[in-house]
Amino acid sequence: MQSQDLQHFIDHGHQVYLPHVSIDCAVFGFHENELKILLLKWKHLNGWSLPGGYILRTEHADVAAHRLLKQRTGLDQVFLQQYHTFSGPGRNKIQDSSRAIETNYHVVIPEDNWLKERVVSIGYYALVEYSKVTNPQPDALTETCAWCDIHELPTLLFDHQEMISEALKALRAQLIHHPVGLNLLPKEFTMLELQRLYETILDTTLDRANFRKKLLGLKILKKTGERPSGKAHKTPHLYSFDKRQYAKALKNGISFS
Amino acid sequence: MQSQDLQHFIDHGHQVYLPHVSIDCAVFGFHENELKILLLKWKHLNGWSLPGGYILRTEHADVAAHRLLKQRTGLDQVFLQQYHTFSGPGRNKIQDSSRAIETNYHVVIPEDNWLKERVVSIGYYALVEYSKVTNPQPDALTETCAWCDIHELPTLLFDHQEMISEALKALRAQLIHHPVGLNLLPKEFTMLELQRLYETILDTTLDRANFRKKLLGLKILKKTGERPSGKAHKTPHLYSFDKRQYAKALKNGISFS
DNA sequence: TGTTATTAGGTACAAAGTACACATTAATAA
DNA sequence: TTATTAATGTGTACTTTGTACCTAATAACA
Repeated sequence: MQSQDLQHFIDHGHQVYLPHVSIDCAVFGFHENELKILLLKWKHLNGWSLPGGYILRTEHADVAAHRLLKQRTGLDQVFLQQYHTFSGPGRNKIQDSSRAIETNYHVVIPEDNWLKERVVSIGYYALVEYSKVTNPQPDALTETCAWCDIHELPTLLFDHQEMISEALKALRAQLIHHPVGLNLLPKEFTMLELQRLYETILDTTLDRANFRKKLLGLKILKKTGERPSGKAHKTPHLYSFDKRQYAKALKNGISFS
Repeated sequence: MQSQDLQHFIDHGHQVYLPHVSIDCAVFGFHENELKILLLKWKHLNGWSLPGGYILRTEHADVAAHRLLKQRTGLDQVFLQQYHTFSGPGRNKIQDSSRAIETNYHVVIPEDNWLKERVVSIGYYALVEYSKVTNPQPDALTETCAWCDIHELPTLLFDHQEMISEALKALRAQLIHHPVGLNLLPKEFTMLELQRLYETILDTTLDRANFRKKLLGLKILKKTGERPSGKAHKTPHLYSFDKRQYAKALKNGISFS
């Protein structure tokens, strides 16, 4: 962001964006049998945060979330779910982020500026295919946008630790009624990869044979015919989601364990 | 509300309340085997709405919801759950309600007033004991506050029809992990009353014998010893929730059906 | 070519869910 | 007082689902 753009954002942003309301997104990916989350490292603040931003005055929050995600990941059609709105009066994002702006851009934000007022933040979580997000982009106030292992989170700013915990809870609850593999895995995958995804999200271990039976019983998977080579001793089958059956099953209601 | 108070609210409300954010509550009760919801009939607007209001600038949204509920129902310790935030840019509550204020109180609200701007609304649902809400109170803009049968809803203003649908969905989902009888029924109740509650919320019929077994299997009910008289042929036992066991079971996770 | 690691599939048992029958009991009627 | 009735309380047989673990098949590897 140019310095003059920033000044305009500070002075007139409240005319374009809805003040007092923001969005934060927990973007999940799955890589090497681990659940990852997309985080931003702030300039001049010692910590990381979830990607987020403001809602345009004429914009639905869902649309804003998609727009923000596109800016970070480049992706368009992302599985996105609102899960909770964080409304603590002590949310100090504003103070801290204002301070970061001032430090970075050598501007002073007036005390009565819209950026210094309290915000309520609508929390979304997103599920994306890890391999499609090769070069996540930081925003004006952050220097790095990167995947972090969910078990090795860095210091988090604001109330974003709680946001991630709640997003994980929501994801786990969702998993029961919604097979999330479609959104987190590449088009083709082995049964074991799908099982590892479930195990990672649910933070447990599952019986291989029974997992297989249950998932195939849902009738939402189909064999691709192809089999990967070079790794396992017996080459596993590759599966993909049968989108028709998947949509049909979702309507009738799916239940996993 | 006095006319001068109102003028103050219009002119200075934005200093006390957080603009652009509101709260709406779907308050559920259970009476005569029917699920009821608390609605407000507006003055000079042809329709009803959910109870709602604004958040104080220093107040958590959950606290605001409790405060607003107390004003309507008189109740203090209400089971309250945030379920969704409604953020459509076309939400016309503000325009309509401003018009209602102007019509009722013969004041004019300036175009740039905070009350005429878009709001994002945090949706809560509440579960209350019907018999404890004997005299629900309308607010300044409404003439009646009353229980309405969930199957016989009147014309609803704004996007409150959608809000109710979503609240019902959330309540149904909640019922699986959270026996809501504690919040919706009086202290003592028969097994059949509890069953009717479940049937009403889930909109289905359940086998009497199996429902009984399942609920008793949860170990969260206890017989009171007393039995009501005068109605049934064989007098049913009265049950109440064993709050200790209830809390314990909640921790370990409850699953219904 | 046999060994081994891994996947594919099967089976036997346990637990939970479902349908329905029967026993019990208090109000009601004869 | 006694039989009837309508509701509640309880049991049982059956079905479905879940769980543990075993065997067969197969591709990589020594």
